[in-house]
Amino acid sequence: MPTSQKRPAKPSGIRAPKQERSQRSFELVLDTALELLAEQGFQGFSLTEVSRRSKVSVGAIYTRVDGKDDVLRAAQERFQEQFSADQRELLRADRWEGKPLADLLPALIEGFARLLERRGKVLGAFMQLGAVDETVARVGKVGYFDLRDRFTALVLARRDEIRHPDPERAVGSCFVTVYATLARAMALDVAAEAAEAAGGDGGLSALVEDLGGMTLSFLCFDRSSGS
Amino acid sequence: MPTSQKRPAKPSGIRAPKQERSQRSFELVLDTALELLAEQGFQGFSLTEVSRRSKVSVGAIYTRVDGKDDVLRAAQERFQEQFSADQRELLRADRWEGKPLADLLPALIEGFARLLERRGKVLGAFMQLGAVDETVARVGKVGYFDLRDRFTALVLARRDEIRHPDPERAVGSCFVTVYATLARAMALDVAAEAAEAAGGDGGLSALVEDLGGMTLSFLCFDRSSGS
Amino acid sequence: MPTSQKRPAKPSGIRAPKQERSQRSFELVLDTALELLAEQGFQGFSLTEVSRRSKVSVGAIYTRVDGKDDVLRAAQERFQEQFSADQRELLRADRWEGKPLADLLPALIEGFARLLERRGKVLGAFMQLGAVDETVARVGKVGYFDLRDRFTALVLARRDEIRHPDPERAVGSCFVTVYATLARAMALDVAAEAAEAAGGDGGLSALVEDLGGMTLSFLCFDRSSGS
Amino acid sequence: MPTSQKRPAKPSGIRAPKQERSQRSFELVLDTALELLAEQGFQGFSLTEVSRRSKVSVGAIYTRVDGKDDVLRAAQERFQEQFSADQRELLRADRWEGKPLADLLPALIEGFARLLERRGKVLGAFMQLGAVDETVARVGKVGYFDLRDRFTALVLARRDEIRHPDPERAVGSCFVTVYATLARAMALDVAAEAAEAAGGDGGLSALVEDLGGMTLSFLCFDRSSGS
DNA sequence: TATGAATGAGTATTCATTCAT
DNA sequence: GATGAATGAATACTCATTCAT
Repeated sequence: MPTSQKRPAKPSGIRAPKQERSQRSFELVLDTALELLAEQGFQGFSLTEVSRRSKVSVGAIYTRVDGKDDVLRAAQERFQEQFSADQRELLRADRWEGKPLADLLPALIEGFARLLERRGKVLGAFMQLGAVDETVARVGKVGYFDLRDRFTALVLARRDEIRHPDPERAVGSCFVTVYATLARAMALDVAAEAAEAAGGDGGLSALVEDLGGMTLSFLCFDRSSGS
Repeated sequence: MPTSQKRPAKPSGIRAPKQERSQRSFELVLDTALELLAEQGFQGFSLTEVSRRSKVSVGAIYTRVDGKDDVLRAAQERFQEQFSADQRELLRADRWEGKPLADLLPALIEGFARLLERRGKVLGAFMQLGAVDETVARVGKVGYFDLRDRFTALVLARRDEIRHPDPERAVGSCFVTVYATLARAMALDVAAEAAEAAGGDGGLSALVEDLGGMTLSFLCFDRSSGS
Repeated sequence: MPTSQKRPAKPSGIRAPKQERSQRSFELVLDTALELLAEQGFQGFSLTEVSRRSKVSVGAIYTRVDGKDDVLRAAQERFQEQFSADQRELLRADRWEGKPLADLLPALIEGFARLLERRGKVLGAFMQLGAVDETVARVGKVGYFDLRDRFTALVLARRDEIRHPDPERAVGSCFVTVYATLARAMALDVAAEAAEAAGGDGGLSALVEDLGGMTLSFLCFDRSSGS
Repeated sequence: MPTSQKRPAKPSGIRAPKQERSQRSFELVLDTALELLAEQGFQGFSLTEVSRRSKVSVGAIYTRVDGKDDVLRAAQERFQEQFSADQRELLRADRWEGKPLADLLPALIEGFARLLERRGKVLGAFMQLGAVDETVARVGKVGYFDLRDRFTALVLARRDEIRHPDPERAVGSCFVTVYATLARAMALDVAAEAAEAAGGDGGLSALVEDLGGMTLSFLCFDRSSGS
């Protein structure tokens, strides 16, 4: 089996901002890059195109960054920042104060769905890129773990409602499951998929609902009786 | 809002083999293509490289196929054949004769995990490609729906063990969840992920186990009492 | 000024026929080549295409001929044969027995026009090829001179009607003029040209008529009086 | 009957130069293209070769132009400009003020001969290209009609010397004839042709002279008497 | 510094020619 | 001999990167 030769990690080729205007225009570049990624994936992604859309010259881009891969990495960092902000907002502890698990979990999942709805395409692109680029993979994981930890903390705060013998692990698995399922649903076009499906899976909202049911029953199922 | 311009579907440009040797060498090309895809995703995929690795000349490739995209489609077809064979083997009804849900479900999930372990990287690549290529998307979906239907049939044969009020939908959701979670875990390198993870999620096998638990409890949870 | 590096003349790469069937199939190849040339010019001309259309394998073509250029040369030879036959038919002395110049000349020109109408496209292609290929140029000229000589002989047989002081040269110039004018008109699409022309040149038939008038007046104009 | 599929007309993909140096280097490209065309016709024409000879990189060429066909079109435009300038200079009305037809016509034909001597090869190449490329055909025709109209105007200014009953048409036919004859003579290598010719046609100068005689007699021949 | 034109290596594709069957 | 699949050099075109202005 051939070894996957990932691009080696690179010590942050993104250079300091120095000038005020410069900083702003570079952010514009990154936003354009993300936009392009969302639209076209990696086909169609080129610095020339980013330059054209952002009205920032290639030369200017190269003063901040060491090359195309670096732009992608920088774009990912920016993406993660925005994504993290969304997540922090969603997972703010005070927002869920006093809600029982049976309310919290479905609401969180619903929230994730909305988050991923907006970011799914780009997220999928970076996931794919992460398969080849060490740095992208790491950054992606950091964001992922951070999200997981916040989610876990929030849910484990209702530990008394959980009957699963190993709550930490169980909640972790719930997160993995929910995240993967929603991310996949968003990266693909679930609407279209649902339309084509002969069987009557009610599309996204049904899936969201069932994810709630699944995780809830997993965490609260009374193993002492049954089975 | 910019519309994603997928490559239009193409009526399978793959030409018949005719000669014996020819057939074999083209299969070699496709296998090489799949290998390359697993290693590099799309960034590194080029006919030149496929030609170099497979020791089949570019020209020879072009006698069977209409271009790069077609090679990808043909490779996907080959991939799906192999993948389908694996699936059919795993989901053969007689293999599970008489097993209760509590045995069947974890075993199936374990089986999926093994299947996806081998094919996850390439599967992920094609999923990404499906975002751009109509034909690839369709073929991928056909395979996916086929798998789902077999899984559903097998599980619904234990309908009496299911307490969920809408068994069809519930089983469907279980499939979506299991598949997405495992596929994601495999496309990423879960082993590596587990290693890096600060928290002690026991990695793949724990996840597989929990997926079993989750789906089982979802299907069999007695909603009449509790909640 | 850069020197035109013509392909050097090659000592007739066309190999002997040997077998009966073989001979016939090679003629088919040449006819197909001419057909293709008439349709597409040199863009679109390829041995692969000739092979496909003629149902004669490339390998078989190569047993008769040394390569693509050779096919073109051979095709030209075949073309010239056919063209010559047409010409001989048109210029048969007995056909014009007793006709005065004033009848002969327009009739010949009209005849040329019809000849070139059928062969103009291919003729033009070979003329262009002759600019690069020595052999093609020579063969083309041989046919051209042959035609000129027949024409000249026929017209000079009415020498008593010619008042030009140097009849040989004058008739020669008439031929050059008529041939060039008609060939050009046919290589281009005169019909289309006439349609677009703002001025009212009546198209081909008017031109043919005027060529008659021009040559007649040139040969018969009484230089002793006027001027 | 197979239709000749011309390349469709394209709205002049040639991009503006903007920079001074840029402009010059692109002109160099076009001149190289014309040179190459004169030498090799289309067989030998490739962007790679143009790039090599002109020392301008392929990429640089592509910043000005949309592809190979476009280079050809641009080259033709440049060619027509130069050719038109020559023509205007030759056909300047004031230059021929007061000259009678018997002086004007031979002088113009002589002038055409010199013009075509320099441009014949390339002109022929574009004529051939026009058979395949709509745009090239159109541009070529525009130049041709322009030339014809100037010639016609100049000659018709001596209308009183013309005895032909339909002077417009007659002059038009003279132009067509002269142009076609000279263009063909130049596209072929008349010098070489004359050398090889067994019969003693005195080559180009004799032809030029006779074209003068032919057109003059056609226009001035007194049809009321004779015939 | 910023610009965007220029470079040229890389990629897809075609087609003359060869050669195993 | 005949076949047509395979070869690989040639060609059009793209795009990351450099560099003169």
